[in-house]
Amino acid sequence: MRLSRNFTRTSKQTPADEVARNAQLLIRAGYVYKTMAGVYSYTPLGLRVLENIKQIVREEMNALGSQELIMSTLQNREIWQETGRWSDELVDVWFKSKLQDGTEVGFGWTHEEPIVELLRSYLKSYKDLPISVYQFQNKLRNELRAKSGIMRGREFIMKDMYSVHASKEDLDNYYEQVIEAYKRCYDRFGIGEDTYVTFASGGAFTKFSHEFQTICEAGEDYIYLHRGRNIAVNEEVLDEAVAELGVDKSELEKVKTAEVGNIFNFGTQKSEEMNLVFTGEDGQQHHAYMGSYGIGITRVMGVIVEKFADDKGLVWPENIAPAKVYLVQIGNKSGASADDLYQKLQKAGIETLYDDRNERPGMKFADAELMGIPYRVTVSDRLLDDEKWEIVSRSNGEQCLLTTSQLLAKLNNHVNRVGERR
RNA sequence: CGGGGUGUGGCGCAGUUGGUAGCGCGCACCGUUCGGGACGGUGAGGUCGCUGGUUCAAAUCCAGUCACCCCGACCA
Repeated sequence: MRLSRNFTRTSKQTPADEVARNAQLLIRAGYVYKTMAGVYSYTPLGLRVLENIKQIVREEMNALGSQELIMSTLQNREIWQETGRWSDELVDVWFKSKLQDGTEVGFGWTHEEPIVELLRSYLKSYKDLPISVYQFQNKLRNELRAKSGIMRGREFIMKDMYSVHASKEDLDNYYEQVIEAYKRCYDRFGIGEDTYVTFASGGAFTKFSHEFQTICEAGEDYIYLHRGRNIAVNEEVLDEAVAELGVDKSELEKVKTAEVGNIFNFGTQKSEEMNLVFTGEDGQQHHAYMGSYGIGITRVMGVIVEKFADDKGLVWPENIAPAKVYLVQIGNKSGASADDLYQKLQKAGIETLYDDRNERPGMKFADAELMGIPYRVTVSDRLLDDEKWEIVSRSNGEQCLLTTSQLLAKLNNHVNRVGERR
């Protein structure tokens, strides 16, 4: 994309109504626009990041044999009454409204009940199982207080997946596969090193649910880590988990984290509440086993900002950056060379933000850094003689001069790595 | 929801004991600049969150209301 055509703009000034670093930087760099407290819109730049995160998740969920669908935001009251969770006392984040004829509807804060309702209309036989479906959906939650920028809003994007199985063994097995798939997601996001599978509350069928917690100062959780045994426990279930796992509390290290995923093994609890049954080999009706698996897409984006940003601005890991290259053109003679390089980068499939604006170098460099694009490539008059362009890494500052073909080769390597499975 | 704070051009802010609004950034145009957010000149842009009240006169005082932020509580 040519930046001269980009309608968002960067700002030197930090928005006064944001304290969260992720929101400050994303707004300054033009990735998000604040609609109201806890509600953000994503501009083309921000959307690219979201789509990159989603694509990684999509690939990993598809590899698990899960099928993508998308459910409605408006939800039916009756379905929720089956489990008692229409109640505002039980669920305090409901947004509700009424149709013109007075019918009450809810706005989806999760889709557990609706998905069971959907699946039970199709599920008949053990031969239909297992089933796994997922979606990327905007969740609406009427939080009393929004905070932490895009990390905890009233409207956010979540990947939620649901699996249904004929037996406990099959569910347990799948559950383990999901854990591995989630780890691959976080690896590919660039936060795998600091993300831990954590025992947490919220278990229904099982004693604990599992959270994926990423070490992050801006997080809201504390977990206790046993690095040697690779065990992590959320503070909220510390005592129970320590007892269960036979760990010595004194060996645990307390770390501040942000939750980036949460998975639940429901067993047959959900299907009993909502009568999700199938005919088994024995000809009898059986309750299905269910699991549910979430990744907060927008929160992951926020966590990545918090973890990698520096005093100059955003720093995106290559896999999720809105572009691989920020191409800076400087001087009044090198325009044609920069145009040419831009064309070649595009032909090579290397996403590039081309700063073709008539601005001074300092501003272009500052914007390249603020926007956090992994590689800044500079084409300037002083480089014309040798036809070698400067490439600088945003994350570590390494720089060198390369010819066009060397540049394409180097960047292509990186591009190829993106889709690679670990 | 309890406590605290803030609303003034697009953004960040100032505005004294009430007298009819200003600065920086940004924006437009001209000129000089051009490898780290340039400089000079000219110009556009605000019913001071909203409603009501006090007053000859309200950004300023009073009441109500809305929005935003922070701390706490809450958080499948």
